[in-house]
Amino acid sequence: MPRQGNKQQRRARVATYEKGQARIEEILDAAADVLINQGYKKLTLRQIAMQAGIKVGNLTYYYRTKEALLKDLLEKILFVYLDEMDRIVEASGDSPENRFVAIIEYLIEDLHTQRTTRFFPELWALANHDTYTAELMDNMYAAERRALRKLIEAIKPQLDERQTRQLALFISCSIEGMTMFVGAGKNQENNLQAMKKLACKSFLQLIEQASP
Amino acid sequence: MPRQGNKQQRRARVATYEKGQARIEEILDAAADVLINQGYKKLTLRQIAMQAGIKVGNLTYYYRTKEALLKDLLEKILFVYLDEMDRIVEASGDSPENRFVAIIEYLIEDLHTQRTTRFFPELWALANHDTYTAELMDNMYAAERRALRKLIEAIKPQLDERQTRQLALFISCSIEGMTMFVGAGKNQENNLQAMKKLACKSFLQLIEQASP
Amino acid sequence: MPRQGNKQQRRARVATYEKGQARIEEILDAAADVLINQGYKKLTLRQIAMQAGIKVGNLTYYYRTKEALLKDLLEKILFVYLDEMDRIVEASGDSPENRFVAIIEYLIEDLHTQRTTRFFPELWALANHDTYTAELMDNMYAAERRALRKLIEAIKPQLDERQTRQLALFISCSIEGMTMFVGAGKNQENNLQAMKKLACKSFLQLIEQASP
Amino acid sequence: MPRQGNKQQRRARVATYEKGQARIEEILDAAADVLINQGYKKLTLRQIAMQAGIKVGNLTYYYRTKEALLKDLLEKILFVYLDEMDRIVEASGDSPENRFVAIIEYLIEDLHTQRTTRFFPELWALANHDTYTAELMDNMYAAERRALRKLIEAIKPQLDERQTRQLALFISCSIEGMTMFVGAGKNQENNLQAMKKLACKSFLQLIEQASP
DNA sequence: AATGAATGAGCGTTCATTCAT
DNA sequence: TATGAATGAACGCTCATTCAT
Repeated sequence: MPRQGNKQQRRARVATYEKGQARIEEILDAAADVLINQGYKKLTLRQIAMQAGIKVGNLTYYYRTKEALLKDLLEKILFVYLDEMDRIVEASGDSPENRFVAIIEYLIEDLHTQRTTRFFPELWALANHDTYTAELMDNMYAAERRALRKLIEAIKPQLDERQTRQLALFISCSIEGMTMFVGAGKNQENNLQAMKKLACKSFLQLIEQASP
Repeated sequence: MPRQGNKQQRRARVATYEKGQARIEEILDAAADVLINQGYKKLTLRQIAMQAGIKVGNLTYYYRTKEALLKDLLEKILFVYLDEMDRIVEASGDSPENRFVAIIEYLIEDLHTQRTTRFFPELWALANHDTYTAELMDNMYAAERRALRKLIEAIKPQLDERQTRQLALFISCSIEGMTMFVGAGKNQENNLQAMKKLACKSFLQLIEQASP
Repeated sequence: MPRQGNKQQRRARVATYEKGQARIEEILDAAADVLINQGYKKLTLRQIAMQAGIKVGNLTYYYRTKEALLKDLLEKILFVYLDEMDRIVEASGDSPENRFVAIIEYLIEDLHTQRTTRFFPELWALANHDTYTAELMDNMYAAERRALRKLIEAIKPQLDERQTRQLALFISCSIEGMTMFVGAGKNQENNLQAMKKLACKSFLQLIEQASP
Repeated sequence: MPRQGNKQQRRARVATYEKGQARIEEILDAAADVLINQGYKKLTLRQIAMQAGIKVGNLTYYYRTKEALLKDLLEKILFVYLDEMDRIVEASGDSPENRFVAIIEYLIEDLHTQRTTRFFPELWALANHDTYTAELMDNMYAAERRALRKLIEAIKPQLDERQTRQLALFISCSIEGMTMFVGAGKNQENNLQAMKKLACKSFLQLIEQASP
């Protein structure tokens, strides 16, 4: 997935000038808004155009098909997470344990945002039937696991790669699974902090007691 | 795995004869097929009817609205899991630890079946848009947590209710989160067994080391 | 329009036995009920069958098509009015003026019944596109005018036939026109009595002052 | 006879250009055609679109719902009559009696036009099912009665308001009632002129002999 | 006589997409 | 770039009708 700082190239077929580039960002922001606030079912060109303050005709000038728009939207959203992973793993100056706890807490806090709560279940469902979505999701989760692995390694260098990979996968699964239960508006929402504590404790225990 | 000793009365208002009852099951099976293979976006009356080998008019004879059909479909799907929970929790004659491990292993094995792998992400997405789905899912997961709580209690009776509730929630989240990674056809599928071991070890540790 | 007392033969294709004949009357009564209380739009086979307490399948046993049922319904309803006209005109033992006033008052009172208020506008509209309805309506109104003519003749024997015909037509028009204004539930409903008085006064004046 | 000095703004949300405005008028004309020639039962979006020579999709571009289209259609039709009432009542320079006779003759002549003959029975029937239609019709007839009242007042100033109101209502009823009998193509059509004479004579008599 | 089951046509409506201006 | 206009396909749903039992 090509990334150049924050200036990733969109798929939109046009927009050679600055104004067009800005419009594209407006469109994608509008689409994200609609998806988050009204759900996938209402994510129609009409709604996106209305949210962006333009007409459908103009929207289709930038994106010939809805599919193309959705791809750009998906990339834009996932890019945020990828970026965040990079930043977290590069942050230093503290003990690996503390950094590990920080990342776990960040991830769990994040899945309580409207965006993550509503977006990801849609993406998991989409990934079941759309290989492009599946690929992109895989890439993003691979990046997450890479980040986790680095920290696990720092905490317990004796473990071999297989072990760290499996630990990272297990931790990632555990956290993602919370989305449907303690995500924004979900009925176990009030247990979010308890889950954070249990997660940190459990994951650290698991790492430290792993036999090399 | 049909709920035993339960007449499985569907919501459909008609179908008093055997032929009609059979047709209703065919319709629900067809709907499940479509949902699994094509996603809820394509879960239309026309698709369901086609899959069932009948015409839309006949489908609406059994289910006057799509909503009614979806309700029956959901209940049919979730009852299977509810039923399983009941049976597992009632199984006895072994140590609580062993029963706990058995249930964890069962749940993880199950999410590797095609049906579970594909159904649940669809249902989570659906629950994002439809409150009835959300409610039914909540009920099912509540039953799962009840089952887990009973075993946790048996393993460590000193814990208070709040603690067992939170432990059950954490464990349930962890397991559900695996669906998108080690489910049938997912790209970490080969790590299923490793996840089972890690899960059992980690969860038991967490329970035993919980301070009352 | 064949009439044999009140035992007119229905168009229904079957019903050779008594039970069947009774059922047909039930069906027509049910249809009239639905038409009056729910309007033409909801006059569906489903509704009629439900009102009659039978199933649609059985309804179509008696009436192969909806059109056939509607024809019978139309005849049945119009027959009531025809019958009434006959009776009124045959009533005697009073002065022609009094009998004339009685019939005018009866007609105006009648158009304040739910049935007449709701039924006739439907029929006028139907008669615009359906010649059979148009014919039946013409027959009924011709009978009404015949009745009126006989009374006009009795009141003022000097008038020639052309004059009595025109007077009868004018009077009939005037009365029918009230339906949409002082019919049941219409917004000039409270002026019904005033219209009755004006009508009687005006019509009698017109007859008496007609120059032969 | 379009309402003069009135921009005839339709309810349609779009159509900012001339082409769109023209299309809207075409649509309404098409709808009127269908209503007149086929009745409101066949007044479907598909029929209207076909008559207008466009596709249903385009029709719904101009009118998002059938209800909105019907509202515009009704207003367009009724405005013509409302406008005519205004003009007639404002015409002056003659004796009130002559103006009264003129308006009666105009109204009766008008109901012999194809449009009036076929439209109004449909509208009365529609008003039976649809409150908005009922309201609009009421407004139009109220305007007609206002016009008649002014003339009755001018002819016989001694009458109180209640009396003029009732006279106007009675006259309006009488005229409307002729539609189904002497309207265009109806079987008493040839008595139209006789009805005109009887109506004028009868109504004037009624007004003049009313006791204050 | 009566019913359940099934069909096909049509309904109003939504939507992504195309195109001329 | 941007918009209004137009299209075609599909949606959920209603309904009259047919038919086997």
